[in-house]
Amino acid sequence: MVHNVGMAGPPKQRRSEATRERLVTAAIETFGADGFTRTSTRTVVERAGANLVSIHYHFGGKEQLYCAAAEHIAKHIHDRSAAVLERGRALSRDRSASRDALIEGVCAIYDEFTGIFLAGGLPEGWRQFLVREQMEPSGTTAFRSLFGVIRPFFECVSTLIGRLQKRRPSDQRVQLTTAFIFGHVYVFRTNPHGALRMLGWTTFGPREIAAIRTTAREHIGRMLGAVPPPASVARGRRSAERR
Amino acid sequence: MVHNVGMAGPPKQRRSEATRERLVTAAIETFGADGFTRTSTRTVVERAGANLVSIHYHFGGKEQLYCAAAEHIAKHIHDRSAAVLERGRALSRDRSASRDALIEGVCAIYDEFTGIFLAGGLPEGWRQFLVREQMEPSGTTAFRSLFGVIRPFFECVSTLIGRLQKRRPSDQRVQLTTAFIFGHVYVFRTNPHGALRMLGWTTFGPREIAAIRTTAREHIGRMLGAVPPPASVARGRRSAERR
DNA sequence: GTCTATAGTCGGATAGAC
DNA sequence: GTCTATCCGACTATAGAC
Repeated sequence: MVHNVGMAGPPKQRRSEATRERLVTAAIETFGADGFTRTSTRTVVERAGANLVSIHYHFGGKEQLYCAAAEHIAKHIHDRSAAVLERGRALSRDRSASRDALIEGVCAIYDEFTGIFLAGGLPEGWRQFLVREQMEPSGTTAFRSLFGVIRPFFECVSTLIGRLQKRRPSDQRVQLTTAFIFGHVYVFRTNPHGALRMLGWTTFGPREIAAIRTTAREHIGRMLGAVPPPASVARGRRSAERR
Repeated sequence: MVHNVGMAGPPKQRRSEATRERLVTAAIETFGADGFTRTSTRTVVERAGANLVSIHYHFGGKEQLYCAAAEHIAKHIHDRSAAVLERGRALSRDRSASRDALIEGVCAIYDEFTGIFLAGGLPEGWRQFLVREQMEPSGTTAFRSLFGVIRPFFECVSTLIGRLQKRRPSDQRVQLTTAFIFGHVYVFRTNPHGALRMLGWTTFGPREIAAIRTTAREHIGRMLGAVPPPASVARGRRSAERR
C-alpha cells in the first residue's frame, strides 16, 4: 500500500493535509523531547489531536514519520539561513575582501549558528531533535537530511578560514580550526546542564547568548587575526611551551 | 527489602561480588550503546552471564543499576586524572609560573580531556555512557556523580585562565573562555559522524587525536597568548570589524 | 478518511523452588 | 544467592466498521 506522501487533491480533502502537518510538528516536539524509542505514537497523535492510526495512514509507520520530521526541520533551517550563507560564499569569492571582513564573515556565520542551536532560531523541541539526531543517528535517511543542511555552514566557514590562513580549504588545519569554532557552540549543547551550572546561569536567554557571542567574537578574532607563523617557528614556540 | 549494596562478607560468597562487578561493567556498555530506555535488563544480564533477577537482587532495579554504573565510571575517571589535575592546581598556585607555563598547564588538561573523551582513556562504551548522561541526564543522582568528576577539570582550567587574563576565575569571560576550550573536545562528540565526514576521517585514532591536540594547542596559545587589550580598545576593534 | 477494537510483542518486576 | 515460571503493563500495528 502506497502512503499519502504527496499533498491532497483539489477537493475539500485538504483536511488531510492539515492533519499531516499537525502530525509532523507534534512529532518533532515529542521525538525531540524524548528520543525515538521513548516516544510513543500515542503521545504524538494526542498532541496533534489526531487519531492513533493516522500515522500509519499518512506516513506508513513511526519510522517514516520520524524521517518526515527530520526533512521538515532541514527545510526550515535551509530557508532561514540561505541568505547568510550566500553572503558568506560571496565574501569568500571576493578577492578584495580584507582580513577583518573575512573574519567578520566567519563571525556572522557563527552568530547564525548560535541562533539555530542556542537561541530562538529554532523552537526548543526542534533543536533537541536536531542535536539528538546529530549525536546518534536513529536512521541514516533522517541523518542525511539534517547533515545536508548543516554541512554548508562548515564548508562556508572553512573556505573563509582557508583564505585567512592562506591554505586550501581542504587542509586539515583549516578543517580543524573550523571544527573548533563550531565547538564554541556545541559545547553548550553537549553538556547544557553542566555548562549552565558552571556559568551560574539558569537558561540560555538573550543576555547569555549575547555574552557567548561577544566572547566568541573576541576569540575568533584572536584565533584568525594573524597570519600563522611558518612551521619551524611554530614548532619552536610549541617546544618552548613544553618546558 | 535492603539490597546488597556493600561488599559481600568474608566467606566464599564473594562470588556475589564478582557477579555484581560483571553486572556493572555489562551495564555501562549496554546503557552506553543504547541509552537507558532502549536497554533491556535482559540484554545486560545476558552480556554479564548472570540471571535476569540478579539485577533486582543486587541493586534493586534497573534504575539503581544505572546509578551504580555512573559511579563506577566517575571513580575510574577520578583515579585516572587526579595526578594531572593536582599538577594543574599546584601550577595555578605557583606565583612564579610564567605565561608559557600556565598555558602549557591548560594544554595538559586539555590533552587529558581529549584522552578521556576521544582517545582510549575510557573504553568506548564507557565514554558513550558519560556523554549521553551529560547531554540529557537520565536521573539526577547519576548526573551528579559524573558532573562531580568533570567539574574539577573546568575549575582547574578556569583558575589558570584567570591568572593569564588577570581576571577572577569567576569572571564570566574567563568562564566562557574555559567553556570554549572544552568545546574544542566536545565538538567531536556532539556530531561525531558529521565531524568525521568533514575531516575525511573514519575514526578518531591515534593519528587523528594527535592532529587535534596539535592544532588545539596552537589555538589555545593564540587565545591566551597575549594580555587582553583594555575594554575600550576591544570595543573599537570589534566595531571596526563590523564595517 | 477516520474511528474502535484487538492482535501480537516486549520489557520490568515478583513469587517461590532449590 | 541463583534459578524458573509467570504476571502485568505498554507499545506498535492491523482489521474492519462507519
